[in-house]
Amino acid sequence: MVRYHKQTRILVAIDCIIFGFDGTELKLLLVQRGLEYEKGKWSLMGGFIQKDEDFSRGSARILKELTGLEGVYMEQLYAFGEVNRDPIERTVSVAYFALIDIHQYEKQLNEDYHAEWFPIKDTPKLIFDHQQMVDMAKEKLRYKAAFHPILFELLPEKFTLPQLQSLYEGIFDYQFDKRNFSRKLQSTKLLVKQKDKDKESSKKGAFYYKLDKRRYAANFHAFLNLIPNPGNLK
Amino acid sequence: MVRYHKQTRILVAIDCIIFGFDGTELKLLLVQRGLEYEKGKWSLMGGFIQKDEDFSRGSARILKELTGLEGVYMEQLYAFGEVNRDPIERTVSVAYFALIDIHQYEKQLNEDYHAEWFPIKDTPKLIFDHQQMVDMAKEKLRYKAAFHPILFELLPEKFTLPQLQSLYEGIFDYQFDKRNFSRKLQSTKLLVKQKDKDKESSKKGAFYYKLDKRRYAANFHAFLNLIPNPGNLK
DNA sequence: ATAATAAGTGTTTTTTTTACAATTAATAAT
DNA sequence: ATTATTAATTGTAAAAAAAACACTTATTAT
Repeated sequence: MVRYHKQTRILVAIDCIIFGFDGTELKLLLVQRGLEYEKGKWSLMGGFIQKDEDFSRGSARILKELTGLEGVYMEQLYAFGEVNRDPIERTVSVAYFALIDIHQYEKQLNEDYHAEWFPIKDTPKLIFDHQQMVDMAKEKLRYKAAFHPILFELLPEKFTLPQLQSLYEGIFDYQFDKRNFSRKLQSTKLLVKQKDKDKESSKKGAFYYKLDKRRYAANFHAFLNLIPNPGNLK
Repeated sequence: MVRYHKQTRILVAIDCIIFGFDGTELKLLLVQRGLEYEKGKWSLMGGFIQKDEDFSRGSARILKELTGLEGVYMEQLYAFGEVNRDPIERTVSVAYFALIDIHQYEKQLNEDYHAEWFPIKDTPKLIFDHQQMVDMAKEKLRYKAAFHPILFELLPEKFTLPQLQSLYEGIFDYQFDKRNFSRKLQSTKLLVKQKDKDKESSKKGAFYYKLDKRRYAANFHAFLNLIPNPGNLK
């Protein structure tokens, strides 16, 4: 087989940033590093890409191996290429991120795995450049959320308006007006009201909604000024 | 030196997507591939990352080597990791892109290099997955242009409002209303009117403007609905 | 002097966004 | 059974932004 000559071949890693939402708070999933050097320190879920594996397969495999999570839709965040970002050996890392419904994956994420959810505002020190990765992912989540009515595939199947608002408030660390928030979402016509209610969080109960997937697919790129004064975003 | 064991090391390439604007039309810079296999075919400017080189140095070096261009600010687009994207040998490619003022770099891009500008709407067939890269870069350019008042570092030093409008019209392939476009831009207070005019394109001449860099830096993330009905974007 | 060309500019209407508070449904306590 | 409690739900008016629309102006060439 022909190959390119005299070129440097480099380790390529994938790191997964998994945000979770439990209906109230935004959290970050972390594991304790298994490899030598910094072993035991908190870290994103990471591993090396294999010979015949592309990024999406690789990221799915790594997430599965380290947390048990399957079927999580991840999106590419950024490729990190600093020469000394991994002190053991030069490694390029392609970071992937997702936002999932914590409850939906509760069972998969069992005791066998040493993965833990941390409140996004109270995370431990991370190895290498992982904090930088998390910060960038938060920024990207905000950016997307600011202009897209729904956080993509990232929502639970069924959700209430107060939950959705909490999610946005978690992401933006800001309080929104209930009436205006609701009106803007309804105006997208992407929400289908269900007949049942979530009674967990109030006596009255809040109606569930589902995403109208047909409309959403047809309207993937619909922009919406969901938060007031987006110009105030950092 | 310690290394990670039993892991696959892979070639990492950088490919550069350079859009250019000549005051009228949006163009794409291409070169004829120098390496064997598909030699002579049109291609993005690409090369392998070297041992002690990070992405930004690497992309600058590759662009310089193949086109003579220096000092171009590029931004990371996406990492492409399909297993067989390069038929010679597995290669991961990190794509970088930029939008530059064609006239400003005219001298650097001389006959020594076999780089050519193509109208964005009339580009030749490209090797590998380079067309996919270009398409994604166009999409990202649109996304940025839709919400950011000025195309970042991507503008010529001095520009006229009609030129800027042409640029946006090129990017969006859509005609805007002069009055509304002008009013929206002026409302950002980021433009400083100059005393001289560009007399190239009309008898009356159009006043030059410069970007207020102080304000821009302070306001980097300001969002602005610069195009009508952004929801109509694909 | 006049014609030709593209730049520059204002107003009205419509739509969107914002600010703001009372009512309702369900349950728990008395 | 009544009442208290809690959080969900809903409307309106004022302000701001966006969109639609066409004439005037500066300059050069004829």
